[in-house]
Amino acid sequence: MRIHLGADCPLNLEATLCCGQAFRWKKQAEWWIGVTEQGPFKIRQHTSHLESENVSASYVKEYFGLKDNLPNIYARIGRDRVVREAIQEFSGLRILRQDPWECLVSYVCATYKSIPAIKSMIQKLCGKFGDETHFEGRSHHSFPTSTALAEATIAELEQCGLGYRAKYVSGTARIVSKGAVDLEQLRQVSYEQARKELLRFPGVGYKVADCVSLFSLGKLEAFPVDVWMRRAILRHYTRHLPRKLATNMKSEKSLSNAEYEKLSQFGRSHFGEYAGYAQEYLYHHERLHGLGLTIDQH
DNA sequence: CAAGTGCCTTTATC
DNA sequence: AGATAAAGGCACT
Repeated sequence: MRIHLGADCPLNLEATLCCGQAFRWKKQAEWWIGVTEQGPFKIRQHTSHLESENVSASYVKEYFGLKDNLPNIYARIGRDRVVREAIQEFSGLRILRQDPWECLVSYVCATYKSIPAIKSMIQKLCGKFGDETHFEGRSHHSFPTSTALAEATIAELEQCGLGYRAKYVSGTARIVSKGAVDLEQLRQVSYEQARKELLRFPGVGYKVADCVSLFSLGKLEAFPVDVWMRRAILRHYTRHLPRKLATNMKSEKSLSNAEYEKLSQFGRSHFGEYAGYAQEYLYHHERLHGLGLTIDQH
């Protein structure tokens, strides 16, 4: 399957898959191999087109956010020198449209964990509770269903390295498997409404709700603030913040909900309806140039 | 190589 | 409301 990428439709597949929105992609030679709700497939990028196998073109366009008009988005978020520099560095990076259920569980697991550790947890969860499929002679696992995780014991979940997150994943799985919340339906409602619904799940606070809103529900105004974004804001945007908030951020304490909301709202008001894109570019920019310099080696 | 630090935070408890 | 502590364990230095 070939998909043409014109000059008006840039894509950086490597950047999009490699650092931190989705945790299950692996590179083998030039191919990226992944398993989504569509099953296992592989994809690679040539200069001006995508080549994929075992997946439909329409799904690829949807999953990789190819319908997002990046040139327009860049024009809208390119409000200052810092974002414009980040856009230059990671040009073609796109926000994925992941399966909301997988995204929700992944980010519940992700709280207070490093990216390599998150990948390890998710891999174990899939190996233990996902369905086995075969693709090109290799074994793969689907992401576990909500029922599979609802039926798992806390001890089994802990064995996947979830620690105290095991009970949150279990609780969240029970709510979804009961049908009490329809995650797909959240794609149809506003960002505020979706976030409010997500906050009802155990283990989901503002940060996780924003990540799920952005990386799976297509709420492009969501502006998740993690430790890296906090550092990026502190480094480049303190003059846009109230004096008191800026001072508080310099301490190493974690953000209160009120502080989180102020930073996230700053993002939305400064960058507008595509603030989530600005967030992703700034996040990667900060990881690359920040002092903490720990780049993920998958 | 051991020990220390940090991690795409949330919840419980004051 | 707002501050504070506690919560796996893994990956990296």
